[in-house]
Amino acid sequence: MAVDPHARLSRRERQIMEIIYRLGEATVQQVRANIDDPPSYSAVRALLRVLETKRLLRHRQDGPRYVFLPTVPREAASRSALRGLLRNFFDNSHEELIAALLEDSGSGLSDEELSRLGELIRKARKEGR
Amino acid sequence: MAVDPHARLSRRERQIMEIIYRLGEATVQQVRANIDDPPSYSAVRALLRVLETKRLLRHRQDGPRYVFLPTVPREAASRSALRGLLRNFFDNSHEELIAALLEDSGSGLSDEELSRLGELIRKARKEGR
DNA sequence: CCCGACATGCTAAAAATACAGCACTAGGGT
DNA sequence: ACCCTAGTGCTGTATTTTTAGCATGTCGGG
Repeated sequence: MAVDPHARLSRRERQIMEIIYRLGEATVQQVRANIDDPPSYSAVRALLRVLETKRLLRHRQDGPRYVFLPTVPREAASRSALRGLLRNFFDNSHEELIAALLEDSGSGLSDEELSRLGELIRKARKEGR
Repeated sequence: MAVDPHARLSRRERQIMEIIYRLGEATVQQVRANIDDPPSYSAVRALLRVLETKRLLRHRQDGPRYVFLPTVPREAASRSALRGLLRNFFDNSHEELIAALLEDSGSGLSDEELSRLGELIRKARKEGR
């Protein structure tokens, strides 16, 4: 199995990747705006360049500037992050993780959302059997 | 809000913290065994010492050796990690995350587990209203 | 047409990190 | 009692990361 590419990243690199995943895509300025007590513009740019040579980011041109985006799409990356979390904190038990999420959120989930989730579970059970 | 302490960690430090959270607690040797292509024994120990001065780990003595454990209990740390994931990859939507988990697992969850989860959801709805 | 604002590429240096080696101590087995 | 194993603390150094600065290019407004 290939090693999680995220695991190899330095602190700043990781921070930047997280920002970009959060935003979907971002310009240098946007990245910089999302770091508190941010380093200089060129420092950020240097990091982005490194991430690009590592093939974690690519960029497209938008008028005069670059917009950086992940090479690995958000969904795949999230899956991978989820696996990590599961492994490190939940003994690989999906159930425990979901349970934690339901508890933690309590107020966060509307009745409506809960109802949709119930539906999902019914579906999963159906397919499973 | 205090900054996530994990965010400040170097690559190795983070790796080690993950290992220790996964195992619950660990000796130097155990940590080392969980790193592939691991650095020397003393290197690992040095990192552990740093993490201890940063108050992320503490140790207890077990016979002749130290056993390192997190100062922040696993559950609190997992919550915090979960929040991060939610924020970066799921637009803070608990629902989406749970949905992803249900899909991804498909085969992973037994009918029994699904049933327990259904129960949890019913409970959450009850409390919510 | 020229200037200013804002972008990029690159490079060198400062700062932080990661590492291995050495000196020393305690415990167990022969 | 002695040695061998397995632990710890500390320190100096190599490597990696992080950063800023400088040279350069482009676009739009006056």
